Amino acid sequence: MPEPDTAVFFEVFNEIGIIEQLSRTILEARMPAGLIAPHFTVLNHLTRVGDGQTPIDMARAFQVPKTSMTHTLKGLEQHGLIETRPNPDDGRSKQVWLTDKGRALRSDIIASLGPDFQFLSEHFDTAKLSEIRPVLTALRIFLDENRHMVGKTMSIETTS
Amino acid sequence: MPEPDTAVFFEVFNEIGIIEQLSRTILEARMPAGLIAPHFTVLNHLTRVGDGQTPIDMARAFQVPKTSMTHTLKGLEQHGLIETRPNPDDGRSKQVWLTDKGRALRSDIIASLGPDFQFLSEHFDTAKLSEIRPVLTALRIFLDENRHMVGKTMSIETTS
DNA sequence: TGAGTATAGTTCAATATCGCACCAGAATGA
DNA sequence: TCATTCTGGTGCGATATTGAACTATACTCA
Repeated sequence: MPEPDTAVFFEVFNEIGIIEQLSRTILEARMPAGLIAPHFTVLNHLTRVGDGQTPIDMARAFQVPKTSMTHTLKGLEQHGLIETRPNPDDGRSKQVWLTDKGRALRSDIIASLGPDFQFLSEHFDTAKLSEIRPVLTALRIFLDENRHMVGKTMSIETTS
Repeated sequence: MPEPDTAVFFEVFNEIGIIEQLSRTILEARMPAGLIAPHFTVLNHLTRVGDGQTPIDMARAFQVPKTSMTHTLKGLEQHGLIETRPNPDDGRSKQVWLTDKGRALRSDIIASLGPDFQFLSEHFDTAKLSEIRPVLTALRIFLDENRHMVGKTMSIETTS
């Protein structure tokens, strides 16, 4: 036990890793065959922050390499859930737009998660979750802003 | 906004997904080439709960499919970080043991994360993390125990 | 304005994840 | 005890993830 102070990070990251695994499985169980969590994440993001995002913006938002975003978008496009158009402001870039089918699918998935979340909220104190949410958000923002300060000056290639 | 009450799950899972991504990147930046987060997770688990676990036990502990565990263990064994021996109590099964090299690597990785966590703890209120940790633990346990209640009666194959 | 540099996106290859099918050994129960 | 069922583990194939290298466009600044 070298650092009593920093051990919390270890514990918290550990729990978060397992919760991520479990929650992803719940989500994917409600998604159509051929689509997985990252696809939903994109549909959801475009709905919330608005259409017309560029792939690189979304790669940064989710902290995934841009090659992963390329792959995810390809899958969404093949399923007719998004459309891409050239970015009028930048010839290198694309903009991503939801199709009606994409919007509908997002709604359907959220609706089908309703019973799951209903069950969860009946058996787990959602007030606790409301309490921790701001801390998680702060932690996410902090890690995001300082990702070049930890882990070896993280590879430039990773996202930018 | 269909369900005001269950939306917290959505938000919390969303934050957790991004934090998982970021923290995994930090960890992997401190790991030797050819090894990734799941390898560390196993080394750490074996150190904490003790040697001699079976692969299926660990697959359940981390909520990953058993085929994924097979793959992860294969990598660890090739690197000489673990050894597997037949389980004397069950002819179908194996037991997994840490080698000295495996123990040493875990220590080294944790040590090399020291400065990262040091930085984090200097700039982020660890008291907040201590506060949310029990809630995360409770959530993890709850999701784990009820994973057959949500997401379609999750595939039996997934882990068992 | 042109040379050098930076950035968005893709292709490619290596590895990871995971469902399916299968095998071998264990547990159950008539 | 032996037929049936269950369980731990692996091989395999399809898909996902990601770093490296590359192309095309944009930016910078002398």
